[in-house]
Formats: sequence, structure tokens, C-alpha cells
Amino acid sequence: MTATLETLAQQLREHGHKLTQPRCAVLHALLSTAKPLSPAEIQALGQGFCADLGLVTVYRTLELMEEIELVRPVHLADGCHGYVLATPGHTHHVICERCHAVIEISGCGMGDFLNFVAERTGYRITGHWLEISGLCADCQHIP
Amino acid sequence: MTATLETLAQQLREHGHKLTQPRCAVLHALLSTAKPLSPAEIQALGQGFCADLGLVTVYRTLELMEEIELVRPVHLADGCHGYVLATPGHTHHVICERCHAVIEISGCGMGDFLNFVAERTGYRITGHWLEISGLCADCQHIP
DNA sequence: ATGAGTGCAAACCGTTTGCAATCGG
DNA sequence: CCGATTGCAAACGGTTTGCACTCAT
Repeated sequence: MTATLETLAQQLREHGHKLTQPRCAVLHALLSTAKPLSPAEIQALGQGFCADLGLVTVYRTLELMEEIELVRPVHLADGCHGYVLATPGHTHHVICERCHAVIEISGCGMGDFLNFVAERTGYRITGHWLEISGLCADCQHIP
Repeated sequence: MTATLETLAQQLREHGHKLTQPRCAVLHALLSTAKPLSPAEIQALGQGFCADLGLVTVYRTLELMEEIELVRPVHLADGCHGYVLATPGHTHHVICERCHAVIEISGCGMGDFLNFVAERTGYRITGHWLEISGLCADCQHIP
């Protein structure tokens, strides 16, 4: 099931949140691309739908949507970060270092590795954060 | 080989950098713990060795030491980040979510998983960033 | 009608920059 | 001695907060 404005709006309502113009504008912005968007980029794109969308509202909306797992933050190694629409379940991001396109990998073949780490360190492992960078199919052909 | 103030200082010199009091203070601070330290924490600890150590100098020193791979940045999922002394080669961090102790895992059993990702996505994989969180041996016994 | 949601302006925090003074080799 | 390094103060960019107004339900 692919996310649409309707399904996303529905999820907002289910969590008891109001469906407002600014929130629709943020969703529109995120739906318009597979790349992670910064709050400022979301504001710029969102203003096509809600002309006076404020940056503060974008922050508050993203915080809200992160809580109900509608969006997921993407932290890159260089510290910059953005948001993408979330797909349910445990996923990892693969990010093109040239065009920043993102693919989510669901399911994760790291169970064995994590067991090894647990044994080796004595830690009880509770979570992990993995982001993979590379060149997407398109960008491999562009020098 | 465990890093000491002497070996670290040596590396600085080898790269043509001067060995100054503030830089020693930063190294002292990092040697004093296995936890990642923020620039502000490094300044506070470092002032025990160099009373007027400035925060700006800490930033510039960390930048320098990151370049010559004396220290490594640690980004946590919650966005806060710090620095730890680096061990050579490709490593991953395992961080205790309670006391923030860090263990580095060298070597990394993720080759197969990355190949799988490459096949599945069509990306040419160039790098990855993995941080594992859990409870260290000590903290498992504290509720 | 009424509380959730909004925009604005200002506060805030961590980081970076310009510059004159200082220190190490 | 001389350039690398430092500390200070100020600029900076992104994020958060206080508050009065507005909107969705």
C-alpha cells in the first residue's frame, strides 16, 4: 500500500490530530519526492499549497508526525539531516551521495552480526542505526 | 597498542602540527574516559590541564584531530554527538544507552548484507554508518 | 464555542569567523 | 624570530519558545 494524502491524513485523524492546511502542505511536500527534505525545504515546497506556511509550523508538524511514525528522520554522517515519509516496520536507508535519492530497505539481515556483537562485548543490544551511502543506478552513469 | 599522551602527541608532530598546551588538554580529556565527549565537556575537563582553554580552540583542535584520524565523531540517533579517540581501521560503535560507554568493534561482518543491498537496489555501495545501542554489562544489573 | 493549531518575533544554543595577541619550534 | 596557534567578541544558522490570533471540529 502506497501512502497517499488521504491515507496519511487518515492517520493524523486516528491519532486525534486536526487536519489543517499547513499539515496538508507538509505532507504534499514530502509526497513530492523520495529525497530527504530539510525543514526549510519542506517550507519552501509546502508554500505552493499553503502560501503562508511558517517554518515554526513545519518543525512542530514534523515533531508530531515523527511521534506517530508518519515520517522518519534521516541523519547523514556529515550531520545534515532531513525527513522522509516513513514506511512501517524496521527499515534502513540507502542514500545516493550524489542526488540524495533514498531507498528504504525493509527487513534487515543483521541479526547474526548483532548476536556476534552481543557476545563479544557483553552488551545487551537494544537497537541499531544504519545508513548506507552509495551511487544510485542513474548517478553511476554520470561522472 | 593502547594510545597514550605520548603516542598521540607523536602523531600530531608527524603531521607537522605543533604540540601546544591546549592540544594536550584536549587529549587528556579524551583519554580520561571511554565515553563520547561533547566539545563543551572536553573544554570543562581540559581546563584541569590548561586553565584558560577556550571552546573555540576545542572546536579547531577536534577538527584538526579528526582530519588526521586521532579522534572520531559519534553521532547518536537523537542527534547529539561527541568525540572519542579513534582506533585505526574500519570500526563501529556500540554505545550504552544508559551510561554512554562506548566500545569499538573492528572488522565488520556486514559484507554479505551490503552485497544484498546492492543487488536489491541497483546502487553501488560506497560506505555505511552503523551505530549500535544497548546496555553495557554493568548497566544491565541496574534497573 | 472552544481548545488545538498557527504565525510572528524574539530568545536560544551550538558552531564559525575576524582579528590582535601569544606561543612553540 | 616568524608563522602557527590561541582567546575573545561578534556573527551566524538552525531550532525552540511566548504569545495573541485563527481555524477545525
